[in-house]
Amino acid sequence: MPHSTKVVHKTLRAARKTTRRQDYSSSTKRALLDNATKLFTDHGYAGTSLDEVVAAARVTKGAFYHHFPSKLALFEAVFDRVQSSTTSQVEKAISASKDPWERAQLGLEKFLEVCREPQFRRICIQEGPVALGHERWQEAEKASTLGIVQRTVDALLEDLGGGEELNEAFGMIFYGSIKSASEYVADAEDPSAASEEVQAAIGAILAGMRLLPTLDLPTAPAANEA
Amino acid sequence: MPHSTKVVHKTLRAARKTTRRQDYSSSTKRALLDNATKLFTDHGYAGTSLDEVVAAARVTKGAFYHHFPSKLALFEAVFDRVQSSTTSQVEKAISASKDPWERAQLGLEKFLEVCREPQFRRICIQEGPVALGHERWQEAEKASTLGIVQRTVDALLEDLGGGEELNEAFGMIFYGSIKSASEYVADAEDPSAASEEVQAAIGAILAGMRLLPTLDLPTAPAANEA
DNA sequence: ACAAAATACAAACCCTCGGTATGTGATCCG
DNA sequence: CGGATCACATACCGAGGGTTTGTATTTTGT
Repeated sequence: MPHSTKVVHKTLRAARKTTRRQDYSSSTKRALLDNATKLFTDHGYAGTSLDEVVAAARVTKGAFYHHFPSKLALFEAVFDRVQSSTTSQVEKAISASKDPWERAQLGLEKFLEVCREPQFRRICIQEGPVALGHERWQEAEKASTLGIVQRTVDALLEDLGGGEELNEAFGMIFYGSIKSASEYVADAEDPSAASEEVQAAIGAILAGMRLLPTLDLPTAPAANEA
Repeated sequence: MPHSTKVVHKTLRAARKTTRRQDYSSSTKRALLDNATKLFTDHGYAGTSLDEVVAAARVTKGAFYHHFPSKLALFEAVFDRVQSSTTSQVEKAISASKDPWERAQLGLEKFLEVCREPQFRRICIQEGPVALGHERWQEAEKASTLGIVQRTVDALLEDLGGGEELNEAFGMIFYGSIKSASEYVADAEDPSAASEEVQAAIGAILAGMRLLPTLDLPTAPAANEA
């Protein structure tokens, strides 16, 4: 019965949903990604050779170039994975509250925590812009970390009232603050204490902003005098 | 009179203070530095080959390796020059006032202006940490830009009163703010307007901080409840 | 003034590393 | 079961950083 055999085949394929070859393939691809993530984190993009990556993954360059078109593409894949992982963690932490101020605090706290692991800082913050180019990197950031910060800040500013012309500037400012702060925390002898300091400092900044009568042009009402 | 000849020689040397050879040497060295600065700014460290640098300076690799021990050393020299140039410009702008708040504003304004030229951002901010390594880069920053920001912030916080345990955190936060803000300004379609926005936003933050009764632990009095 | 030493390069070569071209055994499909 | 395809392995190429060696010019010692 050739017909029944065919059906059985189909059923089995449908049940397993993957063939042995695909298993092997995705396994080696993951091995490449995992080892590359570690090596890129430890030695940077330029400091990591493909030979090291394929050796760590126990395959050859042939295998690598079967899965990735270039070293840069490998980095891009690693970058995307680390970034989306970090982003989703922060996003999840933020979602625990509805109050914009509390969301900001939760997000900051989580971000500082995540950044203690060097992966995100090294790959997404330090190497990213240089390896991918400023253009491509900013695009990715705008869709993840910068995006989160901007939306969070927008909510804060809306809660404060006033115009929106400074929203983008405030977003970039807090985005930079948080990036720098994460390095300060990660490099500190006592990261927990440093994290508390940073949260207190940013908390103070936010508390001060809540005391302002208005956000529109608080100083230097015009620049037509110099 | 061989003796008098010697004296003449000495006198001439002392008068000119440089020999012809030193003139040639420093000239080619400057050519290398200048062209490298431009190339590094345009294509980054890894994206610039030594062949391109020496071709632009119209010398050979032999000449280059006579003046610099490595490509990295060349970058380091370029880095130091750009950084100290920027630093001194900001420092000079700051020195125009004695009021800490005004000094902060002057420094920010000057920094944003200087960063519109891509040299400092590309070489000192983007490529620096990757090419030189985080360690060496942070050391240099601590002695220049970060140092200026920290001293400025210290003065602000002292003016506000309160303890000093958050000084370093505040310093890092504003340092990051300013770095990000400078990119926002430089990448903006209308840099002047963006600069105004940034100054207004940071002005608002500082204004808010002046309204705070105290800076010590403004929110989250303790972390022993979670 | 003249030889020796040092300087400021130039030219040719080497080695690592990203990328490519080609070969091959295992797997899938009809 | 036989061709097609996939998932690699191997051998090789060129670009680029770095080294070695050679050389013309200048400086120095006497």
